[in-house]
Amino acid sequence: MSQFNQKVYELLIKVPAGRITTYKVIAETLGTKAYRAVGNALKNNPDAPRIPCHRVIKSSGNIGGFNGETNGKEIQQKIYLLKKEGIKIEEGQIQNLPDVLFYFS
DNA sequence: GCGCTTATCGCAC
DNA sequence: GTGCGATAAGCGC
Repeated sequence: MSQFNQKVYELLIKVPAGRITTYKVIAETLGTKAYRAVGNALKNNPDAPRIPCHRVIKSSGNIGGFNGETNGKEIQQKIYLLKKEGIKIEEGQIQNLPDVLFYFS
């Protein structure tokens, strides 16, 4: 666990409700291009309820590989909640990505 | 639009 | 030291 992972968690925690972010944004915010490392940080996930991995998506606007592989129902429930927040998701694909995408300005 | 290649970080072997 | 993994961007087709 290095500062990289630590940063990823902190950034994720900063993400407000009803908002999501992408691996690209996180990596860029950290000043690196190790997008995959971000995914690793999330899969490590030392604070599951604190680290909303389901809020982290790919730059393409579609959910990552954790969707359906973790618990299916659980992740879908979270997605449903996000949809209620205003995020439009369909089959793991973000419809209004630019509207809900959160950048760590 | 799809597939292959390169870059990059952390972790396991 | 090498390879793999929740990816991304570039290049060719």
